[in-house]
Amino acid sequence: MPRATQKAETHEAIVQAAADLIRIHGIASVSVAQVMQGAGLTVGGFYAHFASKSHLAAAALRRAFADNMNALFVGTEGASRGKQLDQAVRRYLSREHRDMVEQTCPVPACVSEVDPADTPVRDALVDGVDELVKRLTPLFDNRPGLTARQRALGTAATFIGAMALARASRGTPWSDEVLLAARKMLMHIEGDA
Amino acid sequence: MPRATQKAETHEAIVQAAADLIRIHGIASVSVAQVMQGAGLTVGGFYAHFASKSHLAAAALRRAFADNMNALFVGTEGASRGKQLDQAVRRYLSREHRDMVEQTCPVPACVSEVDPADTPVRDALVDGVDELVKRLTPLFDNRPGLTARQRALGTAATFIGAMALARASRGTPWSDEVLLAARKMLMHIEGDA
DNA sequence: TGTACATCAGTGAACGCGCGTTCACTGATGTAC
DNA sequence: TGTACATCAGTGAACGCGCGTTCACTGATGTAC
Repeated sequence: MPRATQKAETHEAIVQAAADLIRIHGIASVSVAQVMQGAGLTVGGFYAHFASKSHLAAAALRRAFADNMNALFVGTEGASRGKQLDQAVRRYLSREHRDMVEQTCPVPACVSEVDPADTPVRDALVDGVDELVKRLTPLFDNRPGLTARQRALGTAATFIGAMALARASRGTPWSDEVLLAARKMLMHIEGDA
Repeated sequence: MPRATQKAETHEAIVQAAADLIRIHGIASVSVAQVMQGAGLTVGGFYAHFASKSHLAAAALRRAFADNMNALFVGTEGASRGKQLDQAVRRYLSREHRDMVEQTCPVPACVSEVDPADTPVRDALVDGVDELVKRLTPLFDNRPGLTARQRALGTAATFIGAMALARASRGTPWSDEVLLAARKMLMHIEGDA
């Protein structure tokens, strides 16, 4: 394998390892050394691939979003808009998604940690959530005084808040309760489109 | 002042300083030394008041919740349920609340950081959010297949998700947009009760 | 009331540790002739 | 084709730093007689 290709593959392995760790533990509590170990490498080589931990975090977030978006909408392409929305809500706000370690949405694990002054990370987060919003928007109709995009934004916010709360409260009955309530509230909103 | 009273006052000052810092920066990125400095003391004395940083975090969270709950509902006691709910939504999801440094809700700043294995902190978080839910519940009616409490839980999740996202995306237009959308979505839900 | 001693809230320096980052080095890959 | 040299991805040890926590100490407060 040519050297450049090898390096590009290593780069991808680092991003993937970081994405997998960040989804679960967030950004701050995952160390560069842990990421490199996850990629089967040693710490020293890291700075030949990224200028800083923060640069890696931005790349890892984008990767994590891409993984998750696929998992959220896969297999529902043919279905009606209502069915697609139903599926997305059910999947995002499921106990499985709360307890999953792969392909999870990275936002609940890192929203509180993202420093808006760190613009590459901030922008990766905004772009990722906005991509989710763009996928949800066509599943809603406009209503008087409430656009489809606004409904999608509100839904995404509910997704993230409920999942972050459910993760933080794991081990208490409250954790299941908030997931169920958010699901019911959103499905009630969907109601007639 | 008797010694015990003095110590109790110092204790309260530490809790308050921690609450004020945690609301803004979260738990992990606020150091014990910073908290003690905020209370006008030096680090060394800390462990005469708390067994660990984690114990302080639990106490500070409870304090922060109490402050915020008052600010959220103050001055609306006489109003109709609809008006009270409207005010709570408007206040929680306002730009002012996003940019405030005092009396803010501590949850958006720390949800992602709370480790459910650290049960004192987890329970402080759950109790605090549940207190908010309990205050919101009587402002809703039951609906077929959706209890008032479930509507309150869903609303709280939307509050927290939208605010955490708005804080993380500060400095982009997206930040205002998500607040506005969440507000509109929730008010639309309120609709007829 | 006045003196001698005990208590203990708070100080300030030190500890061990894990972190992000740096750097001299290695050894396999690629190039020149 | 074979040999000598250059490149450079990855190694492994070290760095300075801030963290949570510990501890010997201080000096004002409280108690005993």
